[in-house]
Amino acid sequence: MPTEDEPAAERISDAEHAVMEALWQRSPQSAAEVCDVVAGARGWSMPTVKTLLARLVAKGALATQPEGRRFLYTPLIERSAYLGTESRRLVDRLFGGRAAPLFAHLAENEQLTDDDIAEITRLLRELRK
Amino acid sequence: MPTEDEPAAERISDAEHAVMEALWQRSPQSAAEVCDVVAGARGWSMPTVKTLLARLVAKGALATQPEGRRFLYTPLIERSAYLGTESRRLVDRLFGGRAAPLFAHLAENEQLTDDDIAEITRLLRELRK
DNA sequence: TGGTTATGACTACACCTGTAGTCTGAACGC
DNA sequence: GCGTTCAGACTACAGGTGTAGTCATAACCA
Repeated sequence: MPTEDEPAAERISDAEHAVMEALWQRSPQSAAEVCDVVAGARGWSMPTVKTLLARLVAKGALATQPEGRRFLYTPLIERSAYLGTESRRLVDRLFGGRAAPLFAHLAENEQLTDDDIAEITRLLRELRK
Repeated sequence: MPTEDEPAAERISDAEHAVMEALWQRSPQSAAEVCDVVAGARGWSMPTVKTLLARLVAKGALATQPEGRRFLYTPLIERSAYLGTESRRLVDRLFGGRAAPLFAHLAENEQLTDDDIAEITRLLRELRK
């Protein structure tokens, strides 16, 4: 396959992730808008959010597009890709790279409704086909 | 309930986790023994492992017991508890606290053998009972 | 046209983490 | 008894992260 130069997924930190989440929800957004969303929820000041945005841009996780006097921010990496690398990280670190033990752990320790269970069971059945 | 003063699960870092893993495998062990196990695998020097051990003791994750001139280290927190908090963290951060979406994500994106699937399905069926 | 304001850029700083070096003291061999 | 050695304690230090303050500038309003 041709060397993909996908956004280089440069480790997104916890706080940064909150910002990404806001932009995955809706994008593009200005810094002020993102601020409205996350600053309240996490008790951050505007400068903090600005810093996080700047770092995400530096990491190649966000694209900027000038709009009048300010910037609009858009995610460059997809949420699903992020979920993928993060859950993979967990599986690698904690479960020797195999998803099955994590599955087992979750099944035993997390609250699953009957609906959840039915849904997952269905998913698995499809996989086996 | 009486204020439990359980080991205070003070966030174990990545490198520290490698040390814990060695001690979960077998304990108690001396620093030198732990070193033999992890230093090779991760390319760490003896002082590095010593530091990690000291930090883990400071965090209350390891107990020490003097044995002659040196210490023997024993985990104070259980591996399963650690797996629990870590996977919970992931679920909270990435999947809004619900395990089901993580399940779905794993089912769709991770390699599961037919045996894995059968096993998980069985687990789920038991849960539903 | 000049002051005000909003915005991004730059700077700051403490704490955590990964990684390692040095010091000190106790035990062990001769 | 005395030097050697080994273990733990203390120190170090760069890079990342969380959190925020300040500055420069461009746009807008009066």
